[in-house]
Amino acid sequence: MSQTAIQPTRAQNYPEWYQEVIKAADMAENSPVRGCMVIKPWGYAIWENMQKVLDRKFKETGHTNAYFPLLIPLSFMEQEAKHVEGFAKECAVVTHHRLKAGPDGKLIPDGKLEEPLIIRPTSETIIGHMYAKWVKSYRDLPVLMNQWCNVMRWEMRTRLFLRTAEFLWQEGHTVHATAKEAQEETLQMLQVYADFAENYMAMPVIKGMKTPDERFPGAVDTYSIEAMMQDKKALQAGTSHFLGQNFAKSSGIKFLNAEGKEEIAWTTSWGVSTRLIGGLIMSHSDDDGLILPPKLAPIQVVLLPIFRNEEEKSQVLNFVDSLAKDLRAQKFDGEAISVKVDLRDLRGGEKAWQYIKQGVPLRVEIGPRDIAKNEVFVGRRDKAVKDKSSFARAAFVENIGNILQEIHQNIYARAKANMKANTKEINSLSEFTEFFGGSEESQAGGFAMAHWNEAAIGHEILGKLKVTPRCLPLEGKTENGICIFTGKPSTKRVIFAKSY
RNA sequence: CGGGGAGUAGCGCAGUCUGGUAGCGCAUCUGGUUUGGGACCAGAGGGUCGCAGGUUCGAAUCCUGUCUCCCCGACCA
Repeated sequence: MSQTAIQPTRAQNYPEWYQEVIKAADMAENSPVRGCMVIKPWGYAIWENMQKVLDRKFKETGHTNAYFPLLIPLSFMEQEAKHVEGFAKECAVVTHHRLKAGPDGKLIPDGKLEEPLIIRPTSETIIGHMYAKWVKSYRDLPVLMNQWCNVMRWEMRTRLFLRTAEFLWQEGHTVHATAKEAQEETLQMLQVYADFAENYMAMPVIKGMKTPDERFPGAVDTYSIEAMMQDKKALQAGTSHFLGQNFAKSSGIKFLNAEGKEEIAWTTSWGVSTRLIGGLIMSHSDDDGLILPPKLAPIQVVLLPIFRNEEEKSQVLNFVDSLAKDLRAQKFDGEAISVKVDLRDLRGGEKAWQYIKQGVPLRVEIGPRDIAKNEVFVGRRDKAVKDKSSFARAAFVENIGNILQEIHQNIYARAKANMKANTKEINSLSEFTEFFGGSEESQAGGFAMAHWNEAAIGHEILGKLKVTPRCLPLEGKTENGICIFTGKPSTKRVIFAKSY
């Protein structure tokens, strides 16, 4: 078949292509509940791999896991004014605790709650409440906790992985004695996210500080990692917030310092979610489906035995079994190689295409011909479907880690090249408008790096073009310039983009 | 929440205008022939037509309500 496995292609209809990739890879699908997805085993296995790596990194940086309730008293949300403003519109509310049969036999809510509960959209308030009890002395600090959980935000428009009403994430919440220490924590975790994105997801990111209008509700500073998808739109892939004393004040997190004086603590919070999977899909995948970075692939190598009769079958299976064993004894990124042997009674082409669509990094076809030469026939997911090559068995086993690493570097380089090619310094408003496709016609454009002054917040051209400031890159150089929107002085360029 | 579109077998759709008791392709299962890039032939199974009311002798089809999904806006840690 000369057609691509995914229809439509990226060029034809990017959003639809995205949905089809997920469907073809059997990662997730919509559920009967509005905006809530079912994450299927292949998608969930990717999430588990992400969790494993991130969890290790959190622990290496001194954090421990805990768990706080799904439901939060409504009054808790009222404590921080900006927080209320930011989340009130998207809260699911629990008002009853019982069901009873109505006259028509249908169940109706009964037992109205004294105080309604909300389903957590994020847990600052309830964690803050507990921290206030736990923190009494400077000796109790810092508090460094994380929780893996689900949260719910009643979004208007949802898309699998990128924006769902319920999503899985981790939220780190820390308390510190000084602003400096809290700021360092905020930046440390941003760096953890950036490392994860680049070294595990093979997704290049830009670390930066959010402009005030894009800050987390209630934060003093919000930092994010921003990635460019293949359609040149930006994806906010992780955030880390310096909350100052805002939440500590509203939750009453206070401590006695070494001099016996009461001080208000400094807090941070940081999170990444299943949105990362959306980012992973849109960073690497092609018109034949998902392409997984080797370090996160649930299966790194699939062995596809080929045989025609019983005699060949036992010969091939013997070879395949011992090859699988040898491969599993090899390590990549400190872990045993994940190998699957597909013995299903299906045609070879059909099997191969399934793994292509699921993004498995390496497919190894093994038939009598290969065995005769003591070779394996290997297809790499980062290369064209038909671009396959033979390896001597021993050389393949020995080099498996290198090959996987090469795939990682290859897809990283591709994504990086895409970002580089579509990032441009912009120095005037007309140039900016043109970059983003002029007036009506929507065009992703890419990352526009332009001088910007806070006074430009809410500028009409941004709304019209559907472009938002993504961040002030931390690594961006300081230079004197003029805000292209207001003509006021600026010292740094902001990245602007259309975003998910 | 506003505008538009759609819900009929696991998936994709026809049938709805003009009411008469449900069909096609793919997938599935069985048998056979096949097998190094998405096989072919023959047969079989599978649907209270999103849900709830109403009109009618009779509703997938007409009317009302409701839920969900998609697109465009608004909104979007």
